Amino acid sequence: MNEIFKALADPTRREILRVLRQREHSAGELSELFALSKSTLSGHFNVLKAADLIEFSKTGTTIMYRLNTSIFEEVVSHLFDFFGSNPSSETQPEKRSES
Amino acid sequence: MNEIFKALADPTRREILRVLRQREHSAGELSELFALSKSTLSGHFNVLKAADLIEFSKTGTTIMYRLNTSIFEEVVSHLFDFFGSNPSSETQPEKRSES
DNA sequence: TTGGTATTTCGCCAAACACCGAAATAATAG
DNA sequence: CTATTATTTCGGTGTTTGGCGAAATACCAA
Repeated sequence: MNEIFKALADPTRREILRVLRQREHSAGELSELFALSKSTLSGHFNVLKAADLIEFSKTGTTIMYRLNTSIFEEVVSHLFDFFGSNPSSETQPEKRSES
Repeated sequence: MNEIFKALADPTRREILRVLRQREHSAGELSELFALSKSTLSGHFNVLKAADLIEFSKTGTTIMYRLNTSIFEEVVSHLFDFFGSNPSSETQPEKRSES
């Protein structure tokens, strides 16, 4: 969870996710959409991979990145943990765990 | 939006939100729940305030913090921006704005 | 094997972040 | 006015982050 929120904290990474939502893109294609060096983008891909927010596949030298949409459920459910409307029935107040 | 995601990126701040979800707490009460100095906590309160994630009211020298639950809607709707299931009907691909 | 293309990893640097203790501010009581 | 309590602001330190270019890796084609 922590890695997901950390990954979402950067505007460039959120923009990458938004682009990938449309369709998958190679690392090179993505680098054409951002005014950042390829090495910098590659770093962002690593963060997004570590958070399991993107998936990828290699064909030849080209790496295709695509969104892992299933993570969405997980994020929203954790947001309910802070903001949901019926605290006592959904979580144990004492626990205060950080998963 | 950026400030909200930045605020959520820190585990301590997420824990503060989770505590505040139960009921409002004063700064002092909160400081008893965390092994951090009051000045550090105060810094976290500032970040959460800037993101509009918490509200507060003063009575005497005591400051009561409470969760701003209305922000939840906003965060989820932005998450749909990345992860929602029907991209072309919900957003303009060309826009790529960061609000 | 040599060369070219796609991408990542490696140092490096500056800015941002999380933390602390001490000093400052603010309200209240005596 | 002085003391006490609650909280924040300030100045400092160590760590993490985001950026870059150069070097390394990987694959393919000639």
